[in-house]
Amino acid sequence: MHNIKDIRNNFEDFKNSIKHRNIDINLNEIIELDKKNRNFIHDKEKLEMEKKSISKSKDESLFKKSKEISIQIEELSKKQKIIKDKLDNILSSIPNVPLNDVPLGKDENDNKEVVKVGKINKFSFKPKSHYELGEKLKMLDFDLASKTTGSRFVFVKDKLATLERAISNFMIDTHTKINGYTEISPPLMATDNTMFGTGQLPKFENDQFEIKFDDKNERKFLIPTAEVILTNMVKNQILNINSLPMRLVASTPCFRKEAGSYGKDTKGMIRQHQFYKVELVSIVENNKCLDELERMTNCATKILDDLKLPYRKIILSTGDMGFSAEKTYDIEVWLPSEEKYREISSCSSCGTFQATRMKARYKNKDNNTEFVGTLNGSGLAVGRTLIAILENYQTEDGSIIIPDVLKPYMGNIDKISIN
RNA sequence: GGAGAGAUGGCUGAGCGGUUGAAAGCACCGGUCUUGAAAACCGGCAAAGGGGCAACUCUUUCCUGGGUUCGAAUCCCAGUCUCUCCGCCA
Repeated sequence: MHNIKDIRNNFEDFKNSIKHRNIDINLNEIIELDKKNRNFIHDKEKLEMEKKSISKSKDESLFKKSKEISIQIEELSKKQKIIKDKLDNILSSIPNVPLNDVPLGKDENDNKEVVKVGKINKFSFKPKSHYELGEKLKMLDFDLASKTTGSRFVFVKDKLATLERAISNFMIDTHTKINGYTEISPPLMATDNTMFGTGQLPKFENDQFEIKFDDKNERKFLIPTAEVILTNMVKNQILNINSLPMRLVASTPCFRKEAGSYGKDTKGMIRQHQFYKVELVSIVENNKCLDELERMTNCATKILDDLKLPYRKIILSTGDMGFSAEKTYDIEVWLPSEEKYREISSCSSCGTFQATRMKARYKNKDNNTEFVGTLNGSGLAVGRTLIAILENYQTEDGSIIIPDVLKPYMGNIDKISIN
C-alpha cells in the first residue's frame, strides 16, 4: 500500500509512475478525500482537546458541556470514518510503483530477455509432451483426477510421485544448506487480513479458494502461494535490525482458482488448481531490496543449473508485473514439446509495499522505525519442474533419465521406464 | 466438550477510576572510561495520525468491539487469541 503522505507531497510524480500499470482509478479523488479526512481530524481533535481540559480541571460546572462535546465528537468520528474507509479502499487497490529500470509496456510482449542459459537438447525423434509421457508411463492420471475432483487436477503415481518428492527435497536442501534459507512448514490457510497483507485481497478475491470455517466474521483462504503465509510471519511487528535479513523457504501445495484462464493450458499439468511449489521469501532492510532480488534470482536459477535444464531469465514489463511487485524477474524453462520457454519461477521485489499493508517494521541503525523490504520468488515450481524433467530428459522409448543431482533422492536409480 | 488463568511498549513485567503514555529490568542508540572490546557509570529510547519551514505542538492507542463515567489500562458486557487441568481423538 502506498503512503498517503508520499502521494500528497509528490502527486504528479506518483501519477506518472503509476500510469504504466494499466489501472483505471481516479487519482484526483484521493487528494479530495485526503483533504476532507484531514479536515475532520482537525475539527475532532479541537473538541477532544477541550473535553480533555474539562475533565482535568474537575470543574463540575463544566461537566454538562463535556457531555455535549462527546456527542459532537461521535458525530464527527462517524463522518470521518466513512471518508477514511473510502480513501483506504482506493489506496489498497493501487498496485506498486515499478522501479526505473523496469521496461515500460502493456503486457507480456513487452518483457525483455536478460540472459539465456544452458544447451537445448536436440532430439533424434519428435519429443513428446509431458502428459503423453506421463500417461504412457501410467504415472500421470488426469482421468482419475477428473473423476474424483474435477478438471485441473492430477494423480501423480509411482516413480513420478517419488520424483516429485525428490525434486522438492532437492530444492529445499539446496536452499537451506547452500543458499542460507531457513525451512518453514507453515499453515496452508490464511485469514483475510493475512491475504490483504501480501496483496491478494481485496482485488484478487476471485482467484482464491475460501474455506468454510465456523460462521464467524473472520474469513479463511487456502494459500495461493507460500509467499502469503511466509511474508506475513513478520506482520504487525517491529523487528530488531539484527534479525535481518530473514530468508525463509517452504515447500507447500498452492491453491488457485485460475479464474480468467479458461481454455488456457487445459491439457497436462501446467496449470492446475493445486500444485507444489518451493517458495523463497526474504525480509530485508528496505534499501537492500535490489541486491536481494539478484541474490534470490540466482538461488532459483542455481536449481536449474544443477538440474541441467535450459532456461532464460526475463524482466517483466510494467504491464505484466504482479500487483505488489516493483521489479520482477521471471525464469522460464525450455519445454521441447512446445518448443518454447515456459515460466517456472517468478522472483519479485515488493519494496515496502507489502510491509506497509502488513505493518511490518524494523529499527534502523539510527533507532528509527522503518518499513521492511519484502521479496518472494519460486525456487521453483515443483510441478513445472517435473514437467521440464519429463520433457527434457525423455528418451525415444518413453523412459525418463533421472538427473544426476536427483539420483540420491531416488534410491540411485538411473531412469524411470514403462513397467 | 467441561473447569480455571491470562492478553500492557522491541522483549520481560508493574499498575487495577483522575499529572500513568504508562514503574522496573532487558534489548537498542549516544557518551565517559579503555590500545580495542567487555564491565562499570551517565544520557536517550513506544507507535500511528494532525498542525508547523523548523524548534515544537496537539490527538489517539495498554487484545478487539460495545457500555458506565465529567474522566477508563483500571469497572461492566460481548468477541478473539493464549496458557493450565480434565475428557475425547490423531
